[in-house]
Amino acid sequence: MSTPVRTRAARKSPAERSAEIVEAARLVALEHGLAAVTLRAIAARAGVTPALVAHYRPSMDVLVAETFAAIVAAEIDEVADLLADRPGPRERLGALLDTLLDGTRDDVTIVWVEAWAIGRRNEPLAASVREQMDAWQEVVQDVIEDGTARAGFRTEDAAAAAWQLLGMIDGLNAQALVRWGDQSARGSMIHGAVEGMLGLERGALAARD
Amino acid sequence: MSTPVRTRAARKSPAERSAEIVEAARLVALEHGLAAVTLRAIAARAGVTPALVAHYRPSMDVLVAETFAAIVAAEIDEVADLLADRPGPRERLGALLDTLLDGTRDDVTIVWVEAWAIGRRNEPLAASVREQMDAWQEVVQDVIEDGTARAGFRTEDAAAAAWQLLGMIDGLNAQALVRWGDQSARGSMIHGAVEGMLGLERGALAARD
DNA sequence: CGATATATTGATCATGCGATCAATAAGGTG
DNA sequence: CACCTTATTGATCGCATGATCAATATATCG
Repeated sequence: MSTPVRTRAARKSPAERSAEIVEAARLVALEHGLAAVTLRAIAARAGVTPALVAHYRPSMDVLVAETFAAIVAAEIDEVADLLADRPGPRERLGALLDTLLDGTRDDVTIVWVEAWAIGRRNEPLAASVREQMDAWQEVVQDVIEDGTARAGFRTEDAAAAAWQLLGMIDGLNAQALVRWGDQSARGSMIHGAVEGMLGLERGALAARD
Repeated sequence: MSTPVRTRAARKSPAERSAEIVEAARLVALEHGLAAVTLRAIAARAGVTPALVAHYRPSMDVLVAETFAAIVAAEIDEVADLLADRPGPRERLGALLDTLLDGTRDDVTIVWVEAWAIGRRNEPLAASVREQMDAWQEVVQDVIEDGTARAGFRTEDAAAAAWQLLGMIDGLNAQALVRWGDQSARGSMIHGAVEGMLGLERGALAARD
């Protein structure tokens, strides 16, 4: 019962098998973290031998980097879509904060934290991390620039403000990952902080929908 | 030249040798990160065989956890001492932010980030991380409570505010670790953010010494 | 100065990792 | 239906990790 029989995997087209491996890697990363994305774990998940995984993805470092990129890119797209619905910059910024700090994406947060750590010994992953950080920063910077133009945000450096904001969010999420107990308050004071950072009056970012 | 001759280590008292091993672990962690704290790396650093390290510290997980705790506890003491010199809560809080975000402690930041990641698979380390987070939180909360009593800080939950503040700092530092280029702006806007969070007027936390 | 307690070591084990490659078997094609 | 391309596998390598233990060498004490 504990050891499922190993039956030979059905022969599939390279494109299909390759996609299955990518998907298996994604699921392993979300369920057990980026450190668990190993040749053998992916193979087990995909119902295939480690040798086949190695055949399709000759470098594990690269596969880990791609897996990280896929997970984060999907998150960015998802949040960007959500923001598009909001009427103005204040609502978008408020929604961005509330969404990223609502505690429903801890699996992605784990991936981020592990990427920072593992990236120190996996150069392709480090490059992916930089890319995805830039992508996130662009999304946030756009909101802030829109806000300075149309909604009274005050900052002399929208790019720096975007970095600060992302740093705060990442830190709060990473912290909540480890902290037991009252997780509820994860983002309870971030609105005030960001309002202060961008020269907005208190409550300017409160949800209005 | 590349392989230093292995001469037998001089016989020392258990207390002394044990202390040397602890110190070797600390240095390895600061120089190469917590992931590099291995039996063999510590042994090489201490000029001793891996078996001896294992003899004195039967569990590597525990040694890694202790190493993390020692490094962070030293940092907390150091910063707490520095804060004690400041005249009031505003100066203390400003100094806290400036000190922790001045970019001179990246070695410790690496240890933090790796501890978050490795702690997911090393329970003693996870416990150490929680302890040290609590210790940091206590330091920050004390400053904030002092500020609400004497310096016009406004918050209904000093404990939550302390957590938020630490999360922000950790996130900004972790981010700076990975980001290339303009590291200078790491904490450029944190004063405004914290002022907003604590209901202070702009510039309240500026350095005055 | 010799005996003894014990600090230190070398050898070795089990495990998990990425990677390689000849051998095998399955599916599409003629 | 038989062939042949190639997807898949099993076996194995080299390396790194933590851990164990009998053997060895040394400092100290009587």
